[in-house]
Amino acid sequence: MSLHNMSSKNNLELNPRISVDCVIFGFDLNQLKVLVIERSISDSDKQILTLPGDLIYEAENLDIAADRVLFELTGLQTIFLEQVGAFGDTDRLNKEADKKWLRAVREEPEARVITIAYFSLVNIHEYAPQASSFAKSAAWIPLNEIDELAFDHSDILQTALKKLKNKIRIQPVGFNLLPEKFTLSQLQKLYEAILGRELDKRNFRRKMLKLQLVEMLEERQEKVPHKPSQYFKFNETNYNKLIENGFDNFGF
Amino acid sequence: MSLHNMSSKNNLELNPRISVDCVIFGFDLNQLKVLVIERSISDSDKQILTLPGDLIYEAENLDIAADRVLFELTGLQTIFLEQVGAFGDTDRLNKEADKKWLRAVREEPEARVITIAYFSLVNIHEYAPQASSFAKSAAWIPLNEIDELAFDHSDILQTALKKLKNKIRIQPVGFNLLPEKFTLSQLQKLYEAILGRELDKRNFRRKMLKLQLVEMLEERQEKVPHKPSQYFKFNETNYNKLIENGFDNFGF
DNA sequence: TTTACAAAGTGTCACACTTACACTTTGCGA
DNA sequence: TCGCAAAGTGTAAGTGTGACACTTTGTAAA
Repeated sequence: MSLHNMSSKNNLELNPRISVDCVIFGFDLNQLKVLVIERSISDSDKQILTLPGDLIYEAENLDIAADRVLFELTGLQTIFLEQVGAFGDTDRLNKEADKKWLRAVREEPEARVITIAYFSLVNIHEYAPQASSFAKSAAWIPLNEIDELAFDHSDILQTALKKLKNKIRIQPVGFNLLPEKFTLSQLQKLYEAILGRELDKRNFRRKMLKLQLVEMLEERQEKVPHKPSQYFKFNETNYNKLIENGFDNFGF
Repeated sequence: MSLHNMSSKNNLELNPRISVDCVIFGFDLNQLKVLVIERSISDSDKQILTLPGDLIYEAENLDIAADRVLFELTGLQTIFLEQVGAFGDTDRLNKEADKKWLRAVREEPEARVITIAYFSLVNIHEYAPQASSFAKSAAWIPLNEIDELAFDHSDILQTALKKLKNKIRIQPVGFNLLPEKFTLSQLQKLYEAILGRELDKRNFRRKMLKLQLVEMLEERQEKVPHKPSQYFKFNETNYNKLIENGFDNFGF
């Protein structure tokens, strides 16, 4: 917390031309969700959904700015955060509804702003809504229910999703999206949600166990109206090793 | 050509805070090279090597700006060009030698500039040096001979290289780096240069042929003091198909 | 207490791809 | 014609993938 306050207090000057936007993925054990902000210009207008983001400070590194946005919104820190890329088309803020909103909140509403997008994976149950200005109106929306976002944010979301899909084929994913103990079915559902297709249960288990990515715990589910499943946790050592090396041999 | 002139003529105002930098890879049938600019402040100072780059114009999209830099430098157009990401650390222009150079050429030498990096793959033999201001001092330097670049350009280069290494495992690469007809040994050398390790000749051939990425031509080498090799060309249809779909099954 | 339910958990076989490995062929030039 | 230097070629073992169906187990309802 202090880290974030400091980095903004040290130089209060905003850079009106550069922003960061964050695609924050969460998983509620059933579906993949994205944290979006609902912004209304006035009561009569319909709401605009945007990705959380902010202008950066003049003295602030890009990564730190993204950290700050994530923290102000979720209370989460030192979380996985990876750059998606820069989005800077000259017409990216030119939709009429978007301009209206910008005129209401920005000092230089007509300025060309280039945004650096980041994506992050958070455990939806550790998410603690913050009292920051935009956090009030934050909402987790299932990925497939998001049909329109302001500005070029749909484009950013799609690009981030593509990146996540690629990532999951090369590196383990899940540490940040699942609770500490979870069942293999839950892990499988996460993979299915990200990849957008069903996987074979037996093959999935075989692969996860062979990689030694997960470890079986003593504990098992209780009070479920069917055979209770074992809980697993990630094997942190192997997980990090696989993050380093990736787990595909890639044909060469 | 006209495209590029137009996009800059339409709005001559520079954005002094945003630049693009390009990592331009070329392959001379033996090693991977990068096109760098040699900039000297004065005769007495030692040269600084930088990646080619420029401030963007206020009315110019990022991709177009990168195209422009590439074109002004190499005369090449509609070439593979992919964003690497944004680099914007606050201290990225703070090395003393770099500041000296910036004071000599920039209107706002102290400004914080965020750069968007791109990388591109060009056929080194189609490269036609241009008469543009910085093209005079451009040079192809073998990747492993580059030890220091100005600003954060070493960082950018390493990131671009990592991206290229990942790319080559998922998509075919070479169309832009090799002449129209080439031998399989040359293609293999390219892969080895990018991956930074040796590959088995038989396995490499088998894979390339099975993917139907290349087609054998009638023609073969002449006047080489050893068994002449067949020439091959890329099968454009399959090449593009593989660009679309990638060629790894990734375990799921 | 028995039964129905719902999800967990488990094994095998065919196939494809990867890896490791060494000798023969060919054309040129000395 | 002999030597050289790089091209070109096949196989066998091992490993991962993909497809596929039945049994187990605890709870809850009858």
